[in-house]
Amino acid sequence: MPDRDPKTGPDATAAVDPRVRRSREAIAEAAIAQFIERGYRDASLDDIARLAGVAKRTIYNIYTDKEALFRAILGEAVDTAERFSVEVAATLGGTDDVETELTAVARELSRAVLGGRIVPLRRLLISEAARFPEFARDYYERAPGRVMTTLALGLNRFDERGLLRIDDAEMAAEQLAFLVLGASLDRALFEVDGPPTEAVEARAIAGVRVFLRAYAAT
Amino acid sequence: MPDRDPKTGPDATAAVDPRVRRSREAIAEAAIAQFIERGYRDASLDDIARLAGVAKRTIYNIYTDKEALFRAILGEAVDTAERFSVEVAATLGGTDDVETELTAVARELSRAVLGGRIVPLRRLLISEAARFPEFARDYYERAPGRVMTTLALGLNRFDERGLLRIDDAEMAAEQLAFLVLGASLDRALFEVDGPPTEAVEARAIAGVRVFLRAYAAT
DNA sequence: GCACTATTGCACGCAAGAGTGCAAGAGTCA
DNA sequence: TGACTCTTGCACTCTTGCGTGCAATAGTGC
Repeated sequence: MPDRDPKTGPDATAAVDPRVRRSREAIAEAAIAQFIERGYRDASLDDIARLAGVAKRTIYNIYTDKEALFRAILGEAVDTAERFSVEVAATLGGTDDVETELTAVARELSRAVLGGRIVPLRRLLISEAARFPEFARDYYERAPGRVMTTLALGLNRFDERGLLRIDDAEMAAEQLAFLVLGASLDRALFEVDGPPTEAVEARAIAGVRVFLRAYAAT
Repeated sequence: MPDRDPKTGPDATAAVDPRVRRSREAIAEAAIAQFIERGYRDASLDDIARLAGVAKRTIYNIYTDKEALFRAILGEAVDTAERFSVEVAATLGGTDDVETELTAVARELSRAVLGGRIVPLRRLLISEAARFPEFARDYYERAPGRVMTTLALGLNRFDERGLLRIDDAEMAAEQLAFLVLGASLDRALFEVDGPPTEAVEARAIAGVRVFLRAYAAT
C-alpha cells in the first residue's frame, strides 16, 4: 500500500548512478536508526544527514519531504519484517513429534520477535499509528498476520494426522502465539532496554505445555 | 516514584484557593487529552491552554515546565489505572463454579482494558518509554502487575479447593490473561480507531476454555 | 468593602528544525 | 580527457512552540 521508491519509477530503467545508490543506502540506514530511536517528530534531518555522512541537501535531492523519507524508510522496514515472518513456522506439522516441533517453533518465535529489530519497530509503529495508520495496519497484516496463518496451517496438519484436535485453527494459532510470547512481548514494549532473555524461555516452554494439554488428541 | 503535586507541599496545609483548584482540573483534563492524542512532543501548551479555557501563563503559575506538567498528569493517569486494577478479579476463587467465574473475569478484564482509556494510555507510555522510562516501569508494576497478582491469588484458591491443578500461579495467571486478551490488546495498540468489540468476546470465551482444559483438576 | 492573590492577555525573546538556493567541487561514464 | 550529473557546504527564510514580563482585571476570604 505505501509508496516506496519515491522518485525513481521502475527500477529497471537504466542503472542508477552509484553515487545515488550509496547516498540512498547511507540515508536509509541512518534514518531508520533515528526514527526508531527518537520517533518521527524528534528525529531531525540534520542529525540523519550527519549520521549518514551526507549533506542535508542530498536527502532533499532524493526525497521530497521528511514525510516521504519516513514513508519510504518505514515501508522498507515493514518489508523486512514481512520477509522474516514468512520463514517462521513454515515447516510446522511435518513430523509426528508434536511437542518437539512446537517447542522448536516457540523458541524460534521468541528469538525472532524479541531478538531483532521487531520490538523497536513495533514501538515506532504504535507511536505513529495516529499519524500514519496505514503502516500500522499494513504491518499487522503482513507480519503477525502471516505468522498466524502459517501457524494455523501447521496446526491443521497435526490435526489431520490425528495428533491434535483443532476446531478453529486461526484461533488456536493466536492462542499458541500469545501463550508463548504474549507476556514477553508486552513487557518488551514497555521496557526499552531490559534484558530480553530470562523469563522468555520459561514462558515459551510453559506456553507450549499448556497448549498441548488443551489441544492434545488423546 | 514520580513526583505529583509539583508546587504545593502537603495537601493539608490550608485549603487551596478555588481558582487554583479549577485551573488545575481544567488543565489536567485538557493536558491528558492532548498528550494522549498527540504525544509529549506534539502536544502544545498553547493548545492545552486554549482547550482548558485558561491562559498559558496560568499553566506556568502551577507547573514549572512542560515536562513537569507531563509528569504530574501522567502520574495521575497511572494512579487511575492502578485504582482500576485493584478491583479486577478481586473476588476470584470464591465459589465452586470455576468456568462461570473465569468467564466473568475474562469479560471484566476485556471490558476494563479495552473499553476505557487504558489502551491510549499504553500507547502513550510506550511512545514515551525512551524519554520517561520510569513511568512505563511504574505503570507496568502497578497496573498489569497488580492484576496478575490478584489473578494468581484467585487461581490458588481454586487449586486449594481441588478444582484446578496449579503449579506456578503467577505463570498460570499470565497465561490466562494473555489467552483471554493478548491478541485483542495487541491489535488494539496498532488499530487506533478500530472497533473494540467483535472478536474480543470470542477470544475471551475461547481463551477460558483452553485454560480450563489445560488446568482442570479432573 | 478591603486587602490579597490568581488569572488574563499580549507581546516578547529565543531556539530548533524544515526546507531552499546557489556556486563550487568531485565522481561517473564514454 | 571532456561532458554531465550529483554532492556539498553554507547561509538563509519561515514556522512552531517554549517560556517570560508586566500591567490590568477579577475572584476570594474576612
